[in-house]
Amino acid sequence: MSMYDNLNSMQQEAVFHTEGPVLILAGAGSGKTRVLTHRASYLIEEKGVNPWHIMAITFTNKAAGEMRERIDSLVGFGSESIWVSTFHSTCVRILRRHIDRLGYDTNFTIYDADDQKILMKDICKRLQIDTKIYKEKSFLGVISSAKDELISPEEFTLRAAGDFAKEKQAAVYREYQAALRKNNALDFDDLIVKTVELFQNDAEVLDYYQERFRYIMVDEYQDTDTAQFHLIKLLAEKYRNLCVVGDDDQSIYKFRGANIKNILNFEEIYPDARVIKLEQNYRSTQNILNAANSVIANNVGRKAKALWTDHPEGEKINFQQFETAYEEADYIAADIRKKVSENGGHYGGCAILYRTNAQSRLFEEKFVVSNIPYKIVGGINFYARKEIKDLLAYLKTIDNGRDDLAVRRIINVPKRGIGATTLGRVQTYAEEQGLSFYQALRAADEISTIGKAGMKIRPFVNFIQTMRSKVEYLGVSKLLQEIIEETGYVAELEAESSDEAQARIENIDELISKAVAYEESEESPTLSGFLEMVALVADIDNLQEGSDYVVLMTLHSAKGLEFPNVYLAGMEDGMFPSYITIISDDPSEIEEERRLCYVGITRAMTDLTITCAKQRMIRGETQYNKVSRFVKEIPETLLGGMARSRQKPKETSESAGQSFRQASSKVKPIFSTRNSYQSRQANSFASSSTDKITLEYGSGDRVKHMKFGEGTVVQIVEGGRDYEVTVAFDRVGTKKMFASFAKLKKV
DNA sequence: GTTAGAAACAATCCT
DNA sequence: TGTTTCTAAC
Repeated sequence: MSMYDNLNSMQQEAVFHTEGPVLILAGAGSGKTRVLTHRASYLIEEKGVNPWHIMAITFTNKAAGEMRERIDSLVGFGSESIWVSTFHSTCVRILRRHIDRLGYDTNFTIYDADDQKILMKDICKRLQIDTKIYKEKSFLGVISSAKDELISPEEFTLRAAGDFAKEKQAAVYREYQAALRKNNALDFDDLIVKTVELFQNDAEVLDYYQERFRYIMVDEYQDTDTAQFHLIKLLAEKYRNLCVVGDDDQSIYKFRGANIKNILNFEEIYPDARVIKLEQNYRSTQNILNAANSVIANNVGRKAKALWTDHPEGEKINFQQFETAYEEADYIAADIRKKVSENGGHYGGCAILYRTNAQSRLFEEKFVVSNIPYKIVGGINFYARKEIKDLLAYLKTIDNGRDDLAVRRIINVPKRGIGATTLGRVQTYAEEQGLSFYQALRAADEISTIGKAGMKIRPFVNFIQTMRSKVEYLGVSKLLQEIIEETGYVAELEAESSDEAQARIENIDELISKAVAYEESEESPTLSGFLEMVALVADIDNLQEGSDYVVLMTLHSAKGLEFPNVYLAGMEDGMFPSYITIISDDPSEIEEERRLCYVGITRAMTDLTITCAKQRMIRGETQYNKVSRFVKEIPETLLGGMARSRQKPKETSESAGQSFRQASSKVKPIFSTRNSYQSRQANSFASSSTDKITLEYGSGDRVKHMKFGEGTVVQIVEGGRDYEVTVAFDRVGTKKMFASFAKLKKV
C-alpha cells in the first residue's frame, strides 16, 4: 500500500497530475496542504524530479514552515533542496543576489510601515504639502496600491495628467521612490515589484530561475495581487508546470491588493489548465459546515462548489447576545473554563476570533484576572516596538550606512544633545555635497555652520565606526549586547524603574534571545541576514501548535488554522460587517466581509459559539448595535442557546466573578492590564508571572555560560522577577546579564 | 534642547 | 479610548 492510497480520488488526481497548469479549488478543510505535500513527494519519488527544481510558495512563514516539515517527513531524501518559502522571502533572496543589476546595493534595508510613514512625512515637508489636508497615510495607500498593480512612478505620472490631485500623488510617488533608492531601501511592496522588474529587464537572471523552478506550487492563490501574479507567471513561463491552490470563497485580502480575478480567470490565461475541485471537508461537524454554506450562499459570482462532510451532525451552534461587551467577555471566559474542566479539554483547543484588534483588550483584561493562559496574535508587532526599533536602527546603521532613516532615529537616542537645528544643518550639507546623512556626520568637522555641535557628533560616529570593524568577529548577539552596554540603553531604562521600563527591558532581552537563536539556527549567520529575518516575520509565525493557551486573533489571522472550540465574538452589524462596508455603496465589500465570516465559521471543528453585545464602547463612545446580518443568514434550526440568553449573562458573570475573586486574592498580575508595552509572549500565562526564578548559584560561585565559557559571579542584583547577574568570565571579561536569559550553570 | 501635559484626532483587516 | 501632535515652561 502506498502513501497515496489514503487520499480521496480528487486529491489523488491533484497529486498525480504533475505536468502543465493545474488549478485546485480547495474548499475549507479539504486537505489542500496534504495534497501539496504529497504532490511534492510524488514528483520526487515517482517522477524522478530533482527536488532542486521544485518550489512551493506561501504567504506566511508559518505556512511555509509547516509545509517544509510535512514534506520532510514524507520525502526520504533531498527534500531540503525544495525551495519552500513565502513570496517576500523568496524575493529578498533573489534580490540579495541580483539587485545590483537594478542599481541598488545588495545590502539594501527593508522599510516597515513605521519607516514608510517617517519617510513620507519628510517628503510632504519637502514638497510643501499640507498634511492636514492630504494625509501621509493616504499617499502611502495610493503608492502601495499602485505597486500592487505594478504601476511605476513614471506610468502613474502619465496616467495622472490633467488631474490635479493625481498629479500631486504622482509627484509624491516619484519623490518617495527616489528617497528609497537614495537610502538603499525597499519597502514591502518593492520586494515583489523589484523582483518582477529584475526578471523583465534581465533575461539571463530570469532564465536562471525559470530553469531552476520547473515545478511551481502556489498556496492561497486567491490572495495574490497583480504583482505576485506576474512574478509567478514569469517564473512558470518556460516549463508551464504551475499548480495553484486556492478558494475564491476565502478571498479576504482585497484591501491589500489581492486580485480575485487571478483565480477566477486562471483558465483563461492557461486554457490547457486542469481544474480539480476538493469538496470533501475533513474538519468540521455537519452543523458547522451547514452554517458556513448557508452564509456564503448569499454571495453572487462564486465558483460553484458543494462542500460536504461525512462527519456527524454534532452540537448546535451556540448563539448568545449580551447587554454589554463586558458580559460577552465574562461569558466566554467562563465557558472556556467550563469546557476545559468538564470535558477534559485544554486551553490550546480554544480560539477567540474577532474583526478588529481593539476587541482583544477586554478579553485580555478578563483572562489576566481569571488566570486563563492566553496569547494574542497581532496588534503591534514585536519588532515594531520603540525600544526594539531603536536597537535595530543601530544594527541597520552599522550594516548599511546609506539608510538615513535609521541613522536619524538613533543619532540622539540616548540623548546626546544633538537637536533639530544641528540635524537640519547636517541635512543641508549632505544635500549640497550629495552625501548620505551618515557620510555628512562623518564629515561634521567640515561643516562650518554647526560649530561646536560637532563635538557631540564625533563620539557617535566613532562608536559606529568601531562597531563596524567589530561586526565580523562579534556576531549579531554580542554586537547587540555591546551596543546596549556602550549606549547605556538598558541602564537608562533601569534608572527609570517603572513597570513600563521593566517591560521594555524584557523585550530587549527577548530580542537578544532571538539574535542568539538566529545565530544558532543559521549555518552562516550575518548581520544582514538577521535584519532580514526580523523584517519579514509576522506575529502569526510565532504561534506554536500544541501549546496550552487560548488564542486570540483577528479573523484575518485565523485563515488556514483550525481549532476544536471557536468563539466568534462581536457579531454585530457595524462591527462585523464593519461600519465602513455597510455604508459603502460598493456591494462587493459586504461580500468580502461575508467571505471573512465564512472563513471564521469554518475554523471550528466541533464547537462553535457566536456572541454579540447590544452595546459596546468604541473609542470612548458607546455604540448600540444589532445582531450581525450574517448570523441571521444561518438557519435557526442550527442555532442553540438563544432562548437562554436573557438569564444566562447574569448567571455567568457571577460565576466568572467568583473566579475573579479567587484569582485576585491569590495572584497579583505583575503587568498592568493597560500596559501596551508588555511582551505578550512572555507574560501570556497569568500564573507564570508569580513564579520568580530561583538561582542555583550565588555571589562568588563558578558558573558556565553557553557562549562565554566559565567565570565567577561577581554580583547579583534583583530586578522585578529576574536577576541581573554580573560575571567575570575567564576568557571574555566581565559581563552583566539577566539570569533568565543567560541560563548560567553552576560548575 | 528637553519635557510634560493639553489638545486634537481617529474609523478594519496584513506580508 | 488610545495615540499622536502641539505648546509652554524649564
